[in-house]
Amino acid sequence: MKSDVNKTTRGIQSRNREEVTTRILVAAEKVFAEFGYAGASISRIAASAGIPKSNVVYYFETKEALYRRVVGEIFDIWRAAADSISVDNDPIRALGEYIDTKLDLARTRPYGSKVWANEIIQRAPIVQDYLEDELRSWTENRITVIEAWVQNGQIRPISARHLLYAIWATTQHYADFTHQITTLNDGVELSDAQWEDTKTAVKDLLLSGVALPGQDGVVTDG
Amino acid sequence: MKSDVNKTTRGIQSRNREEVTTRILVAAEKVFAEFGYAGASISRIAASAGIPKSNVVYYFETKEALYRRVVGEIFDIWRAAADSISVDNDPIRALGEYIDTKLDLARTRPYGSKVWANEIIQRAPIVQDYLEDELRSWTENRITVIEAWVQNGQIRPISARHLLYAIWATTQHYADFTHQITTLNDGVELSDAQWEDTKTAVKDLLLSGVALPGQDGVVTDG
DNA sequence: GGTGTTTCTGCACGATCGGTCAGAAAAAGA
DNA sequence: TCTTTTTCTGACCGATCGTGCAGAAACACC
Repeated sequence: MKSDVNKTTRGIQSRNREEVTTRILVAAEKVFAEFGYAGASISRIAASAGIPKSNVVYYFETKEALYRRVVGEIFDIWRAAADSISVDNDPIRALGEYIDTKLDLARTRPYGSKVWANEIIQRAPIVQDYLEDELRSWTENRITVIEAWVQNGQIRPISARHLLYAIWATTQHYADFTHQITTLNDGVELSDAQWEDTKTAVKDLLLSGVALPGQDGVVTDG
Repeated sequence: MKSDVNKTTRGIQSRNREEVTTRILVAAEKVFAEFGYAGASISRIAASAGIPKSNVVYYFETKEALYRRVVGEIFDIWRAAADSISVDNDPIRALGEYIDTKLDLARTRPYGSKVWANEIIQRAPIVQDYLEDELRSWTENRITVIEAWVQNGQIRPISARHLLYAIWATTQHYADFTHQITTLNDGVELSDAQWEDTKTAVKDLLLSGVALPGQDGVVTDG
């Protein structure tokens, strides 16, 4: 109502607001990941964002509200990553794309994955409603698709649910356990080539058991 | 020196000491898993163990020392679980046993797995020396074994390192993400039968791509 | 200019934290 | 029984936590 009286000035004001909130969200994702919910103090998030503590509270009224925003973002991103899992798509290609996308996210958004892992490990004290309202139905839909592929004889009769869990576990492992993987890589972060090797290896390992005997193209890129 | 003057009374005293320390360690493993390192207060651990806070500090001088003991335990248990990975053993059988054992541990010691996950997610601020001193050489040894199997033509030429990571990721997923899995199981914990199904499905998914074409017995029990 | 709104910040609060310490209680040794 | 050692506990300290709040600063609109 009042907000469209003057679009120009409002636009500038909104851009500032959005800019600051984005800075806070980026800082919060990192700090929540590195210190856990309890260990992530508002003052540490504020310091990471380069603003006073009170300003963080001004934009996100409570620590919990800020945390929910952070968790909600990674949840939405992960959901979109599974768009390829659809009955009309070729199973091996679709699952390969899903693994590729998840591994790209493991590299580009590792903090989000870590925040999610922490939240689930602690039994989702804050986002349990996400799990029950959205994750549950979303998961069942994907399982239905995979089971349809099995029914159509397009893939081997594997357990759709455990395949999904295995993909989640393996792809997120490269985000959540980055530090362990780096340590086992002589303390050096994975190179571009090593990330490509990872994609190939994960698809090979997980999809060889899914593809029909004699079927090729498991690890080829689309 | 002085401690073996009287073995009988010393024995009784030691048994009490061991009893209390065990109670503390059990409580600490659970509380560290459920609240993270920062969120796990000494008083909460003490309450869970049913003793005063001061008594926890008496046996484990600092919170960090107690935490190191907890992490060290799960680390040792996991190491022993991989004894089957030896050049002289049949690869598929050995890897299957490893997966079975890891999944049994996921069910019986889920808190230890969660504490480890939390520590790695937060970049091992306290047990980094474990990673560099013990995990690194241990891992390289296991990779050498798997690569020998490949050289001997006993399994397909997969990436030993990524296979190991996939096994870790998948088996530990059933411990660390128990709450998510339970929620997706209509809020009910996995039954005995469902855990058996899990073992079969995980071995099928991960080892089908490892076994030579036409090789059977991937999911059969030893 | 003046006025109202939004943005920002320093300060203060009750609560909880990890850890110290003196001393009680219990057990062991003589 | 008396002494010494070990085990246990409540009270306390300085630091940090999340959050409330009054007011300053910046901005938008007339």
